[in-house]
Amino acid sequence: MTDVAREANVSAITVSRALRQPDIVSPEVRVRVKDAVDRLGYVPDLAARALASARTDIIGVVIPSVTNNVFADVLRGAYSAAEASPFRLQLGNTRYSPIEEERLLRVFLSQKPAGLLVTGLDQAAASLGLLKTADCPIVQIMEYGDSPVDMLIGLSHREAARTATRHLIESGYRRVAFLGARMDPRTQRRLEGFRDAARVAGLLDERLIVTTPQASTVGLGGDLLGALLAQAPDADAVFCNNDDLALGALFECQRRRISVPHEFGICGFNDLEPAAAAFPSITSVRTFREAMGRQAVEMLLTRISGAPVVNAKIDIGFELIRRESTRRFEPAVTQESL
Amino acid sequence: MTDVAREANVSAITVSRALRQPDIVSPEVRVRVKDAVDRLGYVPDLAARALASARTDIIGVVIPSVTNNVFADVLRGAYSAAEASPFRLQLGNTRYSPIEEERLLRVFLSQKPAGLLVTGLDQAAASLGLLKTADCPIVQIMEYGDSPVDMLIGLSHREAARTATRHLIESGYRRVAFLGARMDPRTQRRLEGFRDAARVAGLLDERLIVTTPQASTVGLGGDLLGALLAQAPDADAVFCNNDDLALGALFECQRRRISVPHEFGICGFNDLEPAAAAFPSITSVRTFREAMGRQAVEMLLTRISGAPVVNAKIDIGFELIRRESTRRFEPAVTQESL
DNA sequence: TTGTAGGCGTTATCAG
DNA sequence: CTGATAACGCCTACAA
Repeated sequence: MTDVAREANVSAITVSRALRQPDIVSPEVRVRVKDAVDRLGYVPDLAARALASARTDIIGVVIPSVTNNVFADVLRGAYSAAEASPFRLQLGNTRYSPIEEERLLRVFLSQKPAGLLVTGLDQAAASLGLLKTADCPIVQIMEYGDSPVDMLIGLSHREAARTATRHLIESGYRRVAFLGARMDPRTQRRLEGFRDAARVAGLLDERLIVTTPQASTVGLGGDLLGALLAQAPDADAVFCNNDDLALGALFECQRRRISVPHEFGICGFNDLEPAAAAFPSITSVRTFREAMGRQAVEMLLTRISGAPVVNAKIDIGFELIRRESTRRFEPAVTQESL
Repeated sequence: MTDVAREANVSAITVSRALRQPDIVSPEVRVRVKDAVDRLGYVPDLAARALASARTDIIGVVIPSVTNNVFADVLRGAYSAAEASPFRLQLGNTRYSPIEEERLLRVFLSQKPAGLLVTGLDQAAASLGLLKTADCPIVQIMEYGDSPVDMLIGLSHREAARTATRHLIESGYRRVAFLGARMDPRTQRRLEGFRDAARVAGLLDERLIVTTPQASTVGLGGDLLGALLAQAPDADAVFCNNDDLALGALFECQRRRISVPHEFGICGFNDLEPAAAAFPSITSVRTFREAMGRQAVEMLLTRISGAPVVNAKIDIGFELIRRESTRRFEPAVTQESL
């Protein structure tokens, strides 16, 4: 930077200012500095900047999985919001482990991040403590609930699951089952929502609930459907904890010559792209993942800039997308009509 | 750190050493320092460390997409290799834009990264220049080719596509088509491989090639199949540039009552999880994405540690996974037999 | 609008 | 094995 300053005939601090806040230096100097920077190929040292200013341009992002499409979408939104800013995202992958989450938070915090984006509301006590003492804005995403550490944007998975289950029941299915994998906090809440709706309709039967701690895959959806039909052969619909399971359940139905939706209804969760493209297309609960990621980062940026965030607790909602896989009575284009 | 030093009755530099290279301080001092660190809740300042040591613990990762499952797998491998080390990954998403790639490289380079992991061999001249002058180890991933900037791990997409296409031809299909989306460099090479194999068999017909610059989705696979059948109704098989397109093509066949594999063969690429779970299961070319990510980071770590990398140019290969969707003549369990 | 002085927390260097 | 000293490159605070 000293070299640039010499080349541009100004002091180092002026170079610094010309780079960070071009408005406050004279246009003439601004140009001279810019030229010198280009000529010398100067690149600012971010470590020095961070040390001197006691802050960084890093926003830490803590998610449980990088391969899960749901979080990939969240990331896309987060990156798109961050790209327009001078802030960079740093990813941490907890692989659904509270211990790993705590370790990651420590790593992030030791960098004095400008902000933090963390997944869910169910941090372990130690992690919660770290978050509460962190002196940067924090957004929790994915879930909507009562006591966020700081800011919050998400949805009620319980309510969403209630809506989906109710839809299956209203579509005429009577032995409505639940398939769940991983059983992370959000899955647990969806199971609660399922139970709520089934109980209200007088259709709750614990034998219709099949879960596993394994990670969701399409193949697993088929396996779980198999397990369900083994223990409850009269099941006539499933609410799947996510679209991967739903797709797997659909394939398994095809394999077993079970007609969807006439003999068997299938509802997924998240409304990933393949749900709409499948045959028959799969009913699902749409969640706004990219928007969540984007808005979460925007909330952070607003707070970082010093402005207050008007709505720091956002219920982003969900939307039931009705498709062929739950049209029990309508003459939909399905296996049946092949 | 000064506080820790006082608490432990040693000098600051000893604390520094006790933390970074515990072996070179006396066991007694090591314990005293550790206690003091715990007692005071000391957390090292990474910015200061980076400034003083002129290096960082950051490995920059440049990929074209975060939502593409292929790169999600690469990331998983990269993270798993990095987690065992003191190095952290920093992600950059080019969204398939060379300009964005160059910008990202500049950002990374200004942090003096410990290493760089970049996707592909087709960087723009400006980016290539940046990479060549970077003073850190670099691994290019995904493709195998001749002149890597530094290290390389990948596969020949052209050869993989040749193998897949040949498989379709050998399975008895005669009007074998190609569906491609995005048309990034790797897709282009797969198209070349397709042309190679079709030409050798005397079956090349440009009307059997349907491509689009749009990003791949399952739904798009159905659209492309529709476009193909409109312009070449006698097509009897497709090699799809990836499994999303293949899945979409399969659904579209079901929708149109085209029997897979008897009337129509489908082969995908990458062997993502749903390919195996689909009904009929989809033949695909397996690529070793997680291994690529993991090994790439391991190569970087080796070089960072100062050791030489014995094999700095790795062809990780591929594997054709034959499944039901290309069993033209065998009595497979398919729509047909429903 | 620009410049001066000083220090951010750590590590390299060299000495003991 | 341990310690004193001097940077690392930039920014904050204050002054002109």
